Amino acid sequence: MNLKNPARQAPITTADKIFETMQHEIVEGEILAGSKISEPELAKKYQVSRSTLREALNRLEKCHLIERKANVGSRVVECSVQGLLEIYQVREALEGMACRLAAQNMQDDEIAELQQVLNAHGNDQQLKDGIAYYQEEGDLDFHYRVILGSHNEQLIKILCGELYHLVRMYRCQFGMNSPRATRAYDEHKAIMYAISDRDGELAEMLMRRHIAASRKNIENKLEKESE
Amino acid sequence: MNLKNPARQAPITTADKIFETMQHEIVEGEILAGSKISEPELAKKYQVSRSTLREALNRLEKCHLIERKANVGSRVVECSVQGLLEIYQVREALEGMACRLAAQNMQDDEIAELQQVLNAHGNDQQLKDGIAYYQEEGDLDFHYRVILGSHNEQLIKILCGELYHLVRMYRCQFGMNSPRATRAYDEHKAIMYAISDRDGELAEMLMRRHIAASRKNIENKLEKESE
DNA sequence: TGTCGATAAATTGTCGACACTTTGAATTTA
DNA sequence: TAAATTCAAAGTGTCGACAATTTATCGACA
Repeated sequence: MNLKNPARQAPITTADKIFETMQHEIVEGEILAGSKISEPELAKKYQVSRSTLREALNRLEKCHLIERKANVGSRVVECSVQGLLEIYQVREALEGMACRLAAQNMQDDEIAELQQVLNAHGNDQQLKDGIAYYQEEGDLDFHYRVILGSHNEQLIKILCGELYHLVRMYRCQFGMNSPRATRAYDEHKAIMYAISDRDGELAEMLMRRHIAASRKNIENKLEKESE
Repeated sequence: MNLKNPARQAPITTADKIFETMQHEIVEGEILAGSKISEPELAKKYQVSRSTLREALNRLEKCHLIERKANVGSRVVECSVQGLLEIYQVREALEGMACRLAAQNMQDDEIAELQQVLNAHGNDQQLKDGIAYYQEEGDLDFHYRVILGSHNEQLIKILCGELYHLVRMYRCQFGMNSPRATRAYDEHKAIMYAISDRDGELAEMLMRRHIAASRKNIENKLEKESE
């Protein structure tokens, strides 16, 4: 993951480390979606006290990866088609706005960097079809930079901090690594042009269509699989 | 507060109660914005252990009312004009989408209830100018019902659970109880018609303009005050 | 006088133990 | 047999104490 978030600091406390470990395991599906979380069991597994584990659970809840009920306990969230639809609708709204703001607020050098990211991605064209990983990295990196370009701290916090890993979880567990490779790349370019033209209205619309198309693509794939 | 959120349960644990108490005090400004939070001090004040207090702090952080740094501690968030702008941009995006989805997904009886809420609000017309409280209640209630009408759990969680009290905090601390009373009421009606016409596109646009207008109104007021 | 460094005080992070609630199985009762 | 009740086991919530880190205080030195 090359996405350096300037806002986020390296893990300091042991609770931070447990949080990152569990986050990874949930996203990748090593801890199964929908499964119950036993505090004593996991505390023993990671060799920490329950207090520390609970601190980690609180952060997992903050990024919507687990849900807690009083006096009952925690469960990993389920991955449903409905849930996928819902989170893409939220992304469409928020990243659309982020893109509009990016067109208003990005510095010229930030836009230059965004362009470089796309170029580097374009040069990997030959790799793209074979190795899906780079495609996903490139996609995430692009979206990430646009969000940061909004210069809206609240928006950045919600998208990069609280929703980002849930999106990754859906990508992992529904096995969609390289959706619409060349098409998505061209859409990214169109968005970049709109931003560098400072056309916020168009930038927002293009980003919304881009995310909506990505969602429909996934839904189609899931329908096929279920036939 | 008459807004019954079917999703939210009554406070069960003592941490729940401390959370609600502190939430209220932060929103109302009894605990000052930007102030440092001392865990030992507050634990003594509320007569609970630090573990319980920290549990409450975690929930306050979830709804963006405090911010924590590792090994340093917690601070209540600041209320800046920039912050106000940012949160209204987020609202514009999310509530706009919620409104579009509400036009798609609300049941007929839900729409009927929404209409009743507006009618009841209209009958309080005579109270409106004098007693700002009802206006605010009515405004919040309307927005609340539209959000619930989206039937998007993720959206509801973010808007009603995580952002709602921060919005209230800004309203309280910048002292804007009854903004644009009659104008806002008419805008609500227009939104309601768009929803009952099942015109999602228009409903979204009207809600976005409604929130943007509310933001501009506040900004104008703040500018005047600073003169 | 002002800056730097060391020590002391205060604060946060982590731990293990106990209290309370929920869950499920065994027993009783209709 | 099925439903309700009781009781035990497991799990979560809360507590006070200790460890690690940060912050404040004081003195040495340029």
